[in-house]
Amino acid sequence: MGRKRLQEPADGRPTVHTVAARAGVSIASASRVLNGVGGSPETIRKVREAAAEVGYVPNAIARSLQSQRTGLVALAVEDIGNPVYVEMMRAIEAVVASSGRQLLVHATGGRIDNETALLRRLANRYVDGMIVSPIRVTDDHLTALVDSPVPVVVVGQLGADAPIDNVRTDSRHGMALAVDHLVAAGRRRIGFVNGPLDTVPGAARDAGFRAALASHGIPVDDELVEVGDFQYAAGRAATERLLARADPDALVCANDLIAVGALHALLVAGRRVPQDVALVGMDDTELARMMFPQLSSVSLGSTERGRRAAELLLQRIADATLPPRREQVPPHLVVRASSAATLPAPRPAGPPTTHPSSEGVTA
Amino acid sequence: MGRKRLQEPADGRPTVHTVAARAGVSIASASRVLNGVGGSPETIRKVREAAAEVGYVPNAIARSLQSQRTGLVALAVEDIGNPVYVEMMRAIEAVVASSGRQLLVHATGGRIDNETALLRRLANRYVDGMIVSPIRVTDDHLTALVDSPVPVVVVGQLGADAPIDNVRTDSRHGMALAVDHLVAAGRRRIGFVNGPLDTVPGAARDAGFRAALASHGIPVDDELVEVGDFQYAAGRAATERLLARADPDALVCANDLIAVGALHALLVAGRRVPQDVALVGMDDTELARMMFPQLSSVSLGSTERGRRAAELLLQRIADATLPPRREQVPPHLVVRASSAATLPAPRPAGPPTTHPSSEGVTA
DNA sequence: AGACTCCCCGGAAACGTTTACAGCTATCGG
DNA sequence: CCGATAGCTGTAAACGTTTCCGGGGAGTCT
Repeated sequence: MGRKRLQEPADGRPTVHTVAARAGVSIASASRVLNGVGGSPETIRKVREAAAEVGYVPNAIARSLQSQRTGLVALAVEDIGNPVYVEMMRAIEAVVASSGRQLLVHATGGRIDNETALLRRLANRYVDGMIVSPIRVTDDHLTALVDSPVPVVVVGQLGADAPIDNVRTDSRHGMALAVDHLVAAGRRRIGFVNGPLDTVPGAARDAGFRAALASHGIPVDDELVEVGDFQYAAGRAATERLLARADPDALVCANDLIAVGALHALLVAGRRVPQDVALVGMDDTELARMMFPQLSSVSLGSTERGRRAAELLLQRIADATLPPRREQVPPHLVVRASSAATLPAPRPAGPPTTHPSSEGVTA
Repeated sequence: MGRKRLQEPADGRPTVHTVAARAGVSIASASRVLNGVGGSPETIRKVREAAAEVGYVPNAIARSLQSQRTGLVALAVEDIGNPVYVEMMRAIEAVVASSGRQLLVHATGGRIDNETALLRRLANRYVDGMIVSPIRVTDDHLTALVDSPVPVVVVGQLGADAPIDNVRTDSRHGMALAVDHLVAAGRRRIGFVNGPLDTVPGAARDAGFRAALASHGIPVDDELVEVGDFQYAAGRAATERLLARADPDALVCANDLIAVGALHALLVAGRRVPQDVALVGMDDTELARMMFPQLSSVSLGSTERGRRAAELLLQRIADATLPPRREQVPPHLVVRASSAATLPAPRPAGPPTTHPSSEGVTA
């Protein structure tokens, strides 16, 4: 009885050949039974039994090579410690799971080489598609995205001409919402704690902040502007620097992590929030609601963006010939306790009123 | 000239056949050049050129089928919104990256079926190994883990006899550290906000809390014990319930998310922290340092556990015959402002001293 | 000059699966 | 009673890559 090929691989794991041999049928029959298509009752029984006996588990890689799909979708974000990405991920996960696929997340740590490396690696067929949210976009990056072997959807701003599915928001406008709100509340010395200016969101928010102040005829005082990165510690340190040289009556932060850092710095410095300094964050993450006082924040619709990105991706996986699409989710302001008071607010020292932690109202 | 097989797949992507044909060499030579092993200068030039012209990118799935490895490692956690897992992930990522592999994360959402499904799917060769941190462990689960086709390392408690690499901590002992500290500070009405008792950590922490109180001769008052899940909102709600019926002078929380919720509830209820109620969390995540006042927390060494788990996994990938190993990381208490004061603390109302946000001291 | 070594190359097998195709048997309808 | 049909089965090709192996050419040493 000449077996035609090795049936037991070196690592001892059974293959479909093992099962077929044990069941006394061909590998075709075995495969069919294992996939639940066809097979006589007798064959089905024998194959099932054999498979159970040897503990057969199919090799997904081999299956994927044949079927040209893996059932996996990846999400690449810069920093998974930022709750905004967690929220986005949850939304994506929901959509992806409903299509019977599984979502994998990769944190690039903002290292651009890492991100392109990921693209070149994962995208080379390990996944059926991927969603990436880059905060810096280089040309290298762009070409890697454009000729990715698998469908890619970008969450965030991209050059206008890039032929890539893209879900964006308008954080410039988001900054305007925050500034308008603070100005309406009587604030004039409005500070700004931003992330790095060489990032896409950093640049957009800087531009938005300046434009918004200008629209109210308020000159920009660069003493009131600080830059760190998009993390808690940087936000706190930047705010400390800012407070050491200026005296804002309001602070806008480029994201919620920075805003939490700013809140800490303000409280440590003995400022009351919102009485002395009103505070507005951005992204409207769970973190904003966790703080005391709860933080006002500009929602950039991260859940909505995630959902839409996932839908775009699934559509493109289904039909690669679709033209590149671009969707936009509008920002909106959620006002909470950290910016609720109007100046002047001559309340005496002490903790704020019993329930300043209202769930917030949408502006 | 009869080509022996289809060279341009339906989706138009070039394969090594395309490149070889265009360069006028065999696929063997093409493959060698592309992998940087062997090849005459002339061949190398021709193949490189051809590859560049057609935009060849290798199919990782096919490569993996041949090489029996993917260069990917997965981490499965329950809730990636919990910063403790983010910290663990970072540690794992560092180790994994240093081995030239890439880390993928999957959030199971605590749905047990999801987790076993993931195991059965990912583990079927899509990844070279995986680290999982289950919070509930069923028999089903256990068998899925035991006969996973790829190496698995578990972070967390497991049945003593399970032959699986395993990195654990001792959260029972961690609870003792917290309680000892509070008792030493003069607290006696110590409350406890826990996660679900049907989870492994929930059960361990409950046992630890009760044992620790007993060791001080303090009877457990069930009015002072509440259960929610391991999230912020649940922690806040549970604390509200607890405060409505009891008057603790200290609160221990089963993790930092719960502690943050508890802090919010306490402040909303007008309690001063730590003067009226001392607060201790668990996991010592970044979140604890973000709060005002900063939270004391029992560190369970999540970074260390992550690092060790990754090392165990890499070792096992390298040598599958190693005996199952079990490592333990001891907990330690980090005291910060939220529990720094000793009772009685007759300080007048108002914000705490200027800098209660020290970086904490290890007990 | 002949033998030996070294390098390069191409053919073909292999990784483990799915599936098109063709052959076979049994059943059914006319 | 015979041809068509349906259902099952096995052979083999295919997915795209790496790698073993044998052949051949050039260079070197004796």
